[in-house]
Amino acid sequence: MTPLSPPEAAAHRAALLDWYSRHARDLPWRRDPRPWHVWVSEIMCQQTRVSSAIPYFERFIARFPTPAALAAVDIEAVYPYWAGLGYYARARNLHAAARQVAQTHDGEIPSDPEVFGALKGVGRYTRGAVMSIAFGHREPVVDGNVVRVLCRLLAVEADPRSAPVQRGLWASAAALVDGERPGDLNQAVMELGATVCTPKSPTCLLCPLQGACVARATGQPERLPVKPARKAAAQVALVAGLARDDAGALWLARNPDQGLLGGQWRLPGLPADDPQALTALGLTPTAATPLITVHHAFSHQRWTVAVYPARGTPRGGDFVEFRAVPEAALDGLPLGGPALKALRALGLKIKARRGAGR
DNA sequence: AACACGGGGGG
DNA sequence: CCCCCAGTGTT
Repeated sequence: MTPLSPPEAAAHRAALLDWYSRHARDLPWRRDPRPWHVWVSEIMCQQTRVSSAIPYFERFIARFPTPAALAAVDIEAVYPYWAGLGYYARARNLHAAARQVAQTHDGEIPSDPEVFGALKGVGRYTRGAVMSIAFGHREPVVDGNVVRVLCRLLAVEADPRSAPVQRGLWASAAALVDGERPGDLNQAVMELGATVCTPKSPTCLLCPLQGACVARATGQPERLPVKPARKAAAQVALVAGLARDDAGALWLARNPDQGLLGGQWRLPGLPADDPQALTALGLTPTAATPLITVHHAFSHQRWTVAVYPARGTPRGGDFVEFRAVPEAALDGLPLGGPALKALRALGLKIKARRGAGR
C-alpha cells in the first residue's frame, strides 16, 4: 500500500485535532494523565473495550497509585484486581515491568522510547501510546481502530495483517503523528475508530475525514478492512469435583501462571468425559450425574464443564496450590470465568468482579 | 506467519 | 451466535 504523504498527513492531522478537541470522551486516565495512569490504561485497554476497563482502572489505581506500590506486592495480590478482565499475562507483565522500573529506573517511568519499549508487556503499540500521550513524543500507534480508519481512508483491500500493509499502516501513522499534539493526534484516530468509524455502521456524516475517505466514496465503507477467516474454536469437555473439607469449606485449585486462566482459581478438574477421571486428582465422585453442566466460550476453546459432587482432598494435576475456602471468603479470590459461572449456578452468592479488600 | 491468551457488549 | 475490542509474547 502507499502510505500517507506528509502533506496529506498534515491536512488530516488538523482535521483530526479539531474534531478531537470537541469530541474527546471524558475518561478517568485523561483527568490526570500522569505516565503511570496512561500506562495502566493502555495495558487494560488491550483487546478490551474502554467501557469495560474503566472500573478496573479506578480500583487498580486506587490500590496501586504508583509503579512502586505495584512493585511492592506479590503477584497474588494483583490478580484480584485483574480477575474478570482476562488476558492475565497483562497483569503479570505489568507487575514485572513495575519491578523493573522500581529497581533499575529508581521508580521513574522511562521517557526514552527505546528504554520504555524494552519493559515487559510493552509492545510497539503501548510504547507509542505512552510515549506520545504521557511524554509528548511523536511516536505512532496502530491499534484495531487505526487499522480500520486508515484502511478505509486509503482503500486498503489487502489483508491488514500482511507485512506490506503493516509497514504502510505504521508509516502512515508515523506521518500523521509527526506534528503538533502527538498524544492528542493518536487518541483522535483511535477515538474516531471507536465512536464514528465503527466496524459495522460507520457514521461517515460525522467524520472529519469524510471528504478524503476513499472507502466512503465507494458507498460501502463497512466493507473494509477485509477480515481473514477465523478458525473454529476447539470443543473441550471437562469434569470437575465439588468437594468440601470437614469444616464445609470448598476445595479450589489454582492454575499455574503460564497458560489459560493463569494464576486464577477454579474447581479441581481436568479434560475428560468420565467423572472417574477425578480420581487422578485424589477425588472420588459421589454421584453418576453432574450437579450442573456449565458452558464457557473462550476465543479459541469452548468448554463444557460437568461438575460432580465428590469427596477427598485434591492433589496433583497441573495445579500449583489447593485451598479449602469458606464460602464467605470466595469474594476475595480471583476466580476464573468457568468456576465463577459454575459456583453461581449452584446457588453460591459471589459478588461481581471484585476489587478485593477495598 | 500463526497461534495462545478472556471476557463482555452489541448486532 | 458471531464479531470485535486502545495487543503482546511465543513458536
